[in-house]
Amino acid sequence: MGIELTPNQALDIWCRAAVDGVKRDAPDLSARQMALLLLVYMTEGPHTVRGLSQTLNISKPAVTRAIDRLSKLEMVRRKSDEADRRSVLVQRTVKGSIFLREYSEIVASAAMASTA
Amino acid sequence: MGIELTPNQALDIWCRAAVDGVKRDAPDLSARQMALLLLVYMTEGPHTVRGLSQTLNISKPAVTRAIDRLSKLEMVRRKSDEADRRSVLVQRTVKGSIFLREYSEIVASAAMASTA
DNA sequence: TAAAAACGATACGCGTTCGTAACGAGATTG
DNA sequence: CAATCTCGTTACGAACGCGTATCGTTTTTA
Repeated sequence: MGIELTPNQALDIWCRAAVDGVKRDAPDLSARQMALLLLVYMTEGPHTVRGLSQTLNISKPAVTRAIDRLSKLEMVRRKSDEADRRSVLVQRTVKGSIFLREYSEIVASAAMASTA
Repeated sequence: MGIELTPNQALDIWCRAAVDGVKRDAPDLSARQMALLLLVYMTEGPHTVRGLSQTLNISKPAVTRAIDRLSKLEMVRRKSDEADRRSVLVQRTVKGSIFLREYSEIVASAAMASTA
């Protein structure tokens, strides 16, 4: 429905979550990589390189590289599209689910602990 | 005070904010750089390289490089400590304030738009 | 079926970041 | 004073990411 959140509350929560994530030695993902990962997990597929490229407004090679990185971390997986073999479908993995789950709990905890 | 936020709501908001940020062509900061920036703006100073290094649990050169990057973007500024000239104080700037303000509004908007 | 378009990956040159180790400047200690 | 410690930076070689241009494959079009 929508959650009331002042800009300052948002920053306070974000700060706690970001610091906590770095401190825990989580992979140092760039904003692009994180956005791509979240997109794959939080929106309905199928997710193609071209689609992600358009949605994020970045070049296709940038998407390919982000997927390369996230694949090495086993947070997403490539699967060729049987219907159109030119396409590659970006799929979720167990590790990616766990990573985002942990991250979301950090944010939720940060929200609970927020004072601003 | 604390804000009630389920893990799924947190992810939903984060996804909208992250995608929006990338789409707007905001600087592609790494998790470390973002955490350092937020730390400088959201917690009381003075902020030194050593202090930030310990707080984030990363090496001092990594902090120096993050400050290099954020300095080029004019989001933070170095100032030598008059009391101990070995130390460098990391200070806020107008540009940094504006950047975080905009980002926080993206998050707040994402929270309002969230449905999960 | 031949030509054109679409898809994702790769090549390239450049800039950034990494961790470890060493460095110079400044402060502290004996 | 000189030796030592602390602070932040720099040096180094390796890894990664960027955008543009191009490639090979597959699909669509004429």
